[in-house]
Amino acid sequence: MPEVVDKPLTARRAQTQERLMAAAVRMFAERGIIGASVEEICEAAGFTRGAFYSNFADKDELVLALIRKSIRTQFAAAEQAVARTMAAPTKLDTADLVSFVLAAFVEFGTEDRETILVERELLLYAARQPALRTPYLAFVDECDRQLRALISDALAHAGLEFTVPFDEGLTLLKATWEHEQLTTLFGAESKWALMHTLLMAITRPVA
Amino acid sequence: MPEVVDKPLTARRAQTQERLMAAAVRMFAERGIIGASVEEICEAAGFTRGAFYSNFADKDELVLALIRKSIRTQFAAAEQAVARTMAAPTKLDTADLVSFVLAAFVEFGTEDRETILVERELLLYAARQPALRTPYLAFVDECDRQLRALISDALAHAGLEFTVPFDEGLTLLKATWEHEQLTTLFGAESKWALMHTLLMAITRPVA
DNA sequence: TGTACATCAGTGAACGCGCGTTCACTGATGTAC
DNA sequence: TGTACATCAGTGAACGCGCGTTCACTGATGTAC
Repeated sequence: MPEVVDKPLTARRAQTQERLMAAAVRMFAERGIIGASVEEICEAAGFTRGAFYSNFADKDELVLALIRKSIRTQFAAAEQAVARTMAAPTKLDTADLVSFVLAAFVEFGTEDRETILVERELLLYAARQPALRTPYLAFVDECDRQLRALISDALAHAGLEFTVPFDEGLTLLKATWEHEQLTTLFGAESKWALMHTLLMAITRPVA
Repeated sequence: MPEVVDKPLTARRAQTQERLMAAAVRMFAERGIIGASVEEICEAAGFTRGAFYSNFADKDELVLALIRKSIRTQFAAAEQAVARTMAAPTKLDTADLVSFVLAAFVEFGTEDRETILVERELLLYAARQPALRTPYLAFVDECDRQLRALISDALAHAGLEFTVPFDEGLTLLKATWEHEQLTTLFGAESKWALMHTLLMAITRPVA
């Protein structure tokens, strides 16, 4: 995976890369990372293939750039979610408090079909491409760190605590959330009942 | 997706199809469903491409055959798991009972990297190919039905019950299991702590 | 501010390769007498 | 049981298409005086 290193990143090139990446996300969701051809991506972005190879050494480098961009995007989204959550008022009934924590979660994750598909594609792609494992795991770590901070804050703000070790509770929530996301891909709805049940089962008011 | 209907299924043809499907699973795990070429699959199975097109109209039909075969395989595996679970003795300590239920779960699911990858590939592929959605969902339904029976039996046998609605408890277990499977793809271990924590949190001895 | 030149960024034609698909063929398997 | 023939199943060459990648080019952007 050789890199395009020598060319300086002008504003124009940055914009071209942004458009190519945005088009790539669309095509990856539609056809898969392996299935989306460089030509399709370029056409969707309004460029010819030469523009692609002037900006990325190959498809893997574009995927890598996407992962790195996701880290930044996720970081920004999480900061907003934390801020909004901490600014919101809390109520007193336990079930409502649970809903409050869930609301924090919604802020964080996405329900958008395209994003869900691409995140799953990235996972499988990274599991197979050794060169992408490390950056992908860095992305996941960053998400986990942000989620940890968010849920920690939300629980504290709501006056709740886990009845299980914090990190395990966190992972259980995340696993349930991921499962619901996949369900969404096949048209199912009602995302919150299950998360609500789980949270009710593993939280209690702080003594 | 035209089908190869007119040719009768002799024993020889059935064997050829089996070998092609087995090779396809290997290649799908290695390169993805879209990324694995018909030529690679045939070579891995020890045939030329003509043999492939004599048995399947195209790659989609092979995927469909794989899904249908999975349903049968899963059904057989589940029956065995139920039988073994019901034949096993139970102990008295609650934590041990929980372990017993988990053991039933291990019988059911797989930890094999290749299978995990292919199942994930199938999910994404089916989410995009309308023609494969229905058979894929039938496969998932069958798995769910089997799992439901297994956990129901195991809980009863251990003298435990969920503190949450049964189907929700089941889905929480499944979601956690799936999450652990994905973790496995990146080299993580210790699959059981999380499942154990969850089960402890949502079960109690039958009154 | 205007001109002349240099560099840059994307164009689009060209190349070769590998893939999906077809099909005339041949050796293997099955059947009739 | 042996022979003659028919059908079957997989072979492998051939075709055309689309893709990844390269590269000489051109219009756009930037710079020096």
